Amino acid sequence: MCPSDSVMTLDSETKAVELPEDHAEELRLWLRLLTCTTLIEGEIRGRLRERFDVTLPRFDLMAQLDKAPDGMTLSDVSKRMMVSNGNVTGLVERLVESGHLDRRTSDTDRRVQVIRLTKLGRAEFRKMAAEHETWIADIFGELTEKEVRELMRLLAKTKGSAQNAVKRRQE
Amino acid sequence: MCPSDSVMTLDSETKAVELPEDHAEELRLWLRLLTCTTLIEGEIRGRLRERFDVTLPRFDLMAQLDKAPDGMTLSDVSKRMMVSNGNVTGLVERLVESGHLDRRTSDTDRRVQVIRLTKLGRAEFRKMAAEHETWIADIFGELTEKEVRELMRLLAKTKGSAQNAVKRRQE
DNA sequence: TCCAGATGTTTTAAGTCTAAAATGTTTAGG
DNA sequence: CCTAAACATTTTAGACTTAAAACATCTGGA
Repeated sequence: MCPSDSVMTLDSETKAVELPEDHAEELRLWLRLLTCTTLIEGEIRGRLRERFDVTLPRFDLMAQLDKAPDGMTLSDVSKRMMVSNGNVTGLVERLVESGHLDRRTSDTDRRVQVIRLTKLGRAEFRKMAAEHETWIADIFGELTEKEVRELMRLLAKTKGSAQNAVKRRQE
Repeated sequence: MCPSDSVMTLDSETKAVELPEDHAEELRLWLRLLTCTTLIEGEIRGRLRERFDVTLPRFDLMAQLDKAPDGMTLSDVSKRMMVSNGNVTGLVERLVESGHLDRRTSDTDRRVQVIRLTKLGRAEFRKMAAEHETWIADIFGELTEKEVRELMRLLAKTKGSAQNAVKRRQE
């Protein structure tokens, strides 16, 4: 409820010592969140490899581009995927090499590279995405509709809370 | 509610065609889960590097060992961290090199390597862990106690659902 | 005892990822 | 126009990661 109420707070006049507060619950929550994601990610990674011989990062990149018919800049992709710029460079290189992506320098800004799916890339992605969606449905299959909605709400709030924490650290 | 109700099901006598069911909600849920984890992981990684010049995988490995005073085998660590065996080998190598870990071959089974924290490793980990806990509290700070509990419950159910999906695929 | 499978670890090859420095390009202010 | 700052991308060095193969050891029957 009160984000600024940290253990490190030293603003009290009466107490300058740090109070050893208990945040074990939040820690457990974080570990559980991480476990869920790792578990699901591993399962999806394995199925993508087995079924389509494609890696998860490649699939994720193609998923971003599928939503952008006019293409995206490398920076856009980097921000959306929440990975470093240098990472995208290499990923794109390999996907251009395999014929799934088309890369060109922007007409209006020679710094900018615009990438988009080729016909082949789009066709292959669509096939993978259809199956991928059924995997996800399978993985989350034991949750009721109501639970899915509630989880969505709580994760949205978690995301907001985390984003604010990031902003606070960046002053 | 019904895990076996997949798009790929072909057991109906009257319809052999695949029904294009809508699993967009589950897909959005998965993406949100992934976003939350990536966001928080990145923040923790950055703070660990800035504050202690340590990587997240190293911290995670030390966290496992801190809970096992008598040490763990590499396999145990690998299972707990949900990473490949080969990955652990390299991580341990570097942490032994830096004096944080002690590695010895088991007396009873010469295949087995038992690792544990050194005095230095334990001392450094404890310092990091204390601060780490406050970061987590900060990041999840906008959630109420009730929301934390509810999220714990829903993620536990999600984990179970995902584990069952994994088992089903492995026959 | 012997040995076929199981188990624990390491190695290998390739890919992913990051932070930081380097490079090239644009833009604004003077 | 010039140039400093901002911006987009690539490069670099190193760490992490995986799957699969290789290696080492153990175990439980025949």
